[in-house]
Amino acid sequence: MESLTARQQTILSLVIQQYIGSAVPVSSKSILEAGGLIVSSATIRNEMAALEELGFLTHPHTSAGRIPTDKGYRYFVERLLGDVELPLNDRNTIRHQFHQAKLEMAQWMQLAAAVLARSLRSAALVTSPRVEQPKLRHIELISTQSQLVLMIVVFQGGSVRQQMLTLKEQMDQSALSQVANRLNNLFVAQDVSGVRSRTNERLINLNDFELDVIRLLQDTMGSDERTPTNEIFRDGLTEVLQEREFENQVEANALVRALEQPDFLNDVMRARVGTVQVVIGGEGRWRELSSCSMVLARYGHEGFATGTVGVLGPTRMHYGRAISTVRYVADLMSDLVTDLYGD
Amino acid sequence: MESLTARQQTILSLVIQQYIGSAVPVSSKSILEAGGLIVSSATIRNEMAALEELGFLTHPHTSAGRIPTDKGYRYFVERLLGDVELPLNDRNTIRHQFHQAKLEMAQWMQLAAAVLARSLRSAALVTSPRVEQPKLRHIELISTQSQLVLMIVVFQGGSVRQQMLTLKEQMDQSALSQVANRLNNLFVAQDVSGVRSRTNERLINLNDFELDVIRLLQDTMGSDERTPTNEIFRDGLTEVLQEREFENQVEANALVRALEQPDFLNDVMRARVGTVQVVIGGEGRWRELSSCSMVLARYGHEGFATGTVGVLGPTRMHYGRAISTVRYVADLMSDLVTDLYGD
DNA sequence: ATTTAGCAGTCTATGCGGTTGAGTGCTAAA
DNA sequence: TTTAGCACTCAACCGCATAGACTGCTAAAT
Repeated sequence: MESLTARQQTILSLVIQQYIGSAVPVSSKSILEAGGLIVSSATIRNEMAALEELGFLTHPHTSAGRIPTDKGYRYFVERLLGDVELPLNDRNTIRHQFHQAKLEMAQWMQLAAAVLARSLRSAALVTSPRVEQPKLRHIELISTQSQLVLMIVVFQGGSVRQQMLTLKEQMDQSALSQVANRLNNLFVAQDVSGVRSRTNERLINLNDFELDVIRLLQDTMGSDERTPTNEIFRDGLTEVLQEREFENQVEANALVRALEQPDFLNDVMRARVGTVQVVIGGEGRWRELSSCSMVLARYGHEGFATGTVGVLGPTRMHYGRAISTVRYVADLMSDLVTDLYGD
Repeated sequence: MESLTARQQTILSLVIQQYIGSAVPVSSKSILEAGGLIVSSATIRNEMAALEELGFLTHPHTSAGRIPTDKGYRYFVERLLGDVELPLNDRNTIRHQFHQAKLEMAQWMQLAAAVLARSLRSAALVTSPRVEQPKLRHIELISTQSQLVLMIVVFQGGSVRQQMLTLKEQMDQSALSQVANRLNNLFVAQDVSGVRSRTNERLINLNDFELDVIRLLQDTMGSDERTPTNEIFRDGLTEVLQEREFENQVEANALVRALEQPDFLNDVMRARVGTVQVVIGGEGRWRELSSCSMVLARYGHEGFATGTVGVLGPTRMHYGRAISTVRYVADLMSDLVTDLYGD
């Protein structure tokens, strides 16, 4: 990336800060009045023209003020922002909300989304921690109707999946419990490959129904859809829809659609645990999100169980606050994962 | 409600149908051209004036066509619509989607929401079946970190809750399993009152930690929040935001807010299983939803486990299709509840 | 008593021209 | 290199006129 003079950096910074605050194109005069520079508005105009030439600023029309481009925001975030730490005050507020009660993971995630949404007035997304190699904790078979069995699988860490399967011939609950016991003895603390190898070792001892259950168990443990769709928590759509850029119905729809189908998150997500990723203007690749930015972080433990927290707002976002808040919430969530899943 | 002449009913019907289709105030001329009536536009104008006088139609301004009032819609739904059954074609399409795979309840609900949203181009809401008197199926205690224990509670029917609790003194996993076993023996198949009475009977035999677990168990079984917030499934916000009435940002925000905080559903919901409830224009009581209608049904088994399915759209909604589709999906969901929870 | 043709009246939507004002870009001087 | 000054541009706003879509009413026809 090109290097800018100190004065250009100052001006870019001021333009971005003012634009973030007001959503109105920034004029040379308003930069002048912001203080900080002891030059005339004409000089500032010249510098702005240079910054535009370099691609950091743009113009909605000839006689309007300047607006940052995505490139401008990126330069700002990477070079001018520095390492912002969340003020102690905010840290306390957030930690306080998290320490109010012992909850279920799902509720922790909902809370994280709510905290981010309120705190940053953006849309927040939180995905549940996805365990890389889930290990079986407990399996249970429950007879419901004559021919139907509900299989409940508890993984280490407490995530739970349930599936139905159909019986070929009637079995009563005690028979099912026996099967469940047997499978528990065989497979507890195994991951999917462990289940597979142990099944093969003892193939002869297993009857048809048990094999059915094992197959379903393997599907459940191995499927990419370990995290059901609903395990994405959202909040703050209302807040973010208030923003200027979403008065335009087309933009608003793009945003809503992005939040309804957040599959793209997997494509976007590049952050490792402990880092924060900033995606500006859909990074050119997600056209619908061209006027949005995302601040994302991964939480949990790399190679073991990780999830994503993040916020989605207009490119005109308060990046400093957002980055530090998202990082802080991600750290809190990581601690929770440690608590819940062991270390 | 006042009785209308046959011709007035025809005109009201035509106005509503046209308005539902076009979102444009309906003129006497366009009613004429719709055929069905062999009178002049002047006569239709007279009748429309009468219908306005009676409160079934209104006027955005003097020289505009007519728009149905909430009262008009209500009359239409209750008196003119008749009992619409969903065409076999649609029934098959929907059933087909539901029979594609055996899924988890959460995914069934998500699917129901998706089906409703697509089929009716409205926002769909589905709440999970809430069990009236949940009975314990299985309890499990898992040691995670030194002082933290994860309690997993499985209810009959397979719904699962998990909570963390803190140990006062160290316990290893085998000790926890023993406690869990003991509690299972005591409480399996009991509801909350059963747990309470059995606890009192044997109070002397239980140690402090066991009492802590029991207390948490009772909270979990008894709390009104049996259904965590996330157990509400939504879909189709995108679709419904396309509608004319939500071009207005204020209306759109009201809608989004209603969907983000669907607590009001409990106040609104009056339907018994097997019936369909139509709420028009927020029924005067939910001001934010004044330009929305809801079509709601309860599914499951009354007095045992019930949930809600429904759609939210503009008052200008295709009520016939909506009512029959919602009813059909509710019936399918009821069957699923029967399968999952036994009869 | 109803129905209808005809017409005046009403109100929105659209388009046009003029004005205002904020803001730029350029030039020439400091 | 900076700056004062000025011409130029363009969105936003306003007022006005016009077109056209409807209604409501009246008086005649059925």
